[in-house]
Amino acid sequence: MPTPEEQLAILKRGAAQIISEQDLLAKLKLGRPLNVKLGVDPTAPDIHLGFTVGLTKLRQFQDLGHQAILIIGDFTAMIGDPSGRSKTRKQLTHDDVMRNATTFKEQAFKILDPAKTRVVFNGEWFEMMTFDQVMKLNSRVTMQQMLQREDFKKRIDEKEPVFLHEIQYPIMQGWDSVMIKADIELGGTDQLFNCLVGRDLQREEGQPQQVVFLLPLLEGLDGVNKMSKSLGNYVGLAETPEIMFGKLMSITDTLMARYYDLLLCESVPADLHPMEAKKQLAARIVARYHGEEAGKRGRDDFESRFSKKDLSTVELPALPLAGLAPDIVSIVSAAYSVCFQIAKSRGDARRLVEQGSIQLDGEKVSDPKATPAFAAGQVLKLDKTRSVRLA
RNA sequence: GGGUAGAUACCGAAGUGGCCAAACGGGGCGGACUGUAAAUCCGCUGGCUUACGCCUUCAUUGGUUCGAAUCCAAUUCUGCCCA
Repeated sequence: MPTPEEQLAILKRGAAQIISEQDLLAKLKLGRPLNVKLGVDPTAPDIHLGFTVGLTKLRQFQDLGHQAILIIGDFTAMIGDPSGRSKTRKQLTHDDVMRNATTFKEQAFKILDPAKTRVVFNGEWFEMMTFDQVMKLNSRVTMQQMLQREDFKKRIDEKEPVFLHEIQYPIMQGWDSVMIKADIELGGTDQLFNCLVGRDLQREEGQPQQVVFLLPLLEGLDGVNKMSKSLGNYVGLAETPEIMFGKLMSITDTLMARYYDLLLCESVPADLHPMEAKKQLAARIVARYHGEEAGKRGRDDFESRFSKKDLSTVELPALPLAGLAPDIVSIVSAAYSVCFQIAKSRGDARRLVEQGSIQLDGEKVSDPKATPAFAAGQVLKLDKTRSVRLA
């Protein structure tokens, strides 16, 4: 096992903020496995790479011999973390949450070592709490402390409501730390406040205070905003190897360095051409969620599609020609809706044709009036990333 | 409750009777160039149409007018000021 100093050096990589580094080192010097907490709220059934940054760090702790504790916030998810929110979250039912929790666990164990992970649901303790216990807990935090939060302050300034249940959230998250005697809590930078409440409550309970270990929020594919479903700049863990690979290849070199840091905990290999480095990154991430084989497949698919521009061997969605008008605009528009569930107006489709995006078996078709002799087996290229095979 | 300013397409924002499907910027999309990278350049960005053009759209409803995003009235919502 590496020395505490060595461990610190390994762990520090990619961290946004550690409160505090000295405390962390001191804890590492205790020479026992530390309780490392990561709380996740199963609010959505599908998760993306942004969510895996914390898990990756947790895995690192695990590999160094520490105890990973994954808290599934079945109770807290129903409230909804107000962090960084300009609006109240919609409340979920316990059933919704438990359904999501199953997927979460499944995905989490693609990164964590299941044998060395303790999974707990915070409903375990919150469900049992009586009202006077809740009041007691509440009496330890002041309104003023809660209102210091930037997101609440902003909402009050902007005359957006802040509901009382929302200010319970940090208290609950903090209480989780007490219940599991956390030595370290991992979280995104937006979790700072919540994690600090955990320290306060631990002190009140006479426990040693946890180290707060914050990770940056992963930028999305656009390289600017944080990865989020609503911005459409995400890579979903459930996406196919080909899509995942392709999405990862579209990032900039700067962003690639970030992804190496945060998703692989490594530096970009300096001796490789940036494109090769990116292909390796993509293949490894795909492999993590879909297996080694899929990583290779993603790469092969990508290379024949884009490097060799050879679509003949690539698997493509099929577009049945039967019943379609024989002009190119109709076919293109149908291809989008049938094969990709994308609504393209005829105007849009015509624009693509006129602007030279459409290719039939490698030949550009730029006349919207064209009625080529379509035949089954031909490849119709729609845009940079989408093609279909006629059937 | 009183006053006042406003509500325009994905977002920001011009337009204040016809030349408005609506400037400009951002975003998005396509092309060229590439490493499906970045940067750069060009083009597109309500619907239908080969096109002339037609249709729907500037908060909602009704009105004035040959003609309304633009004028009037009512309604809804929002900002600011006063109480």
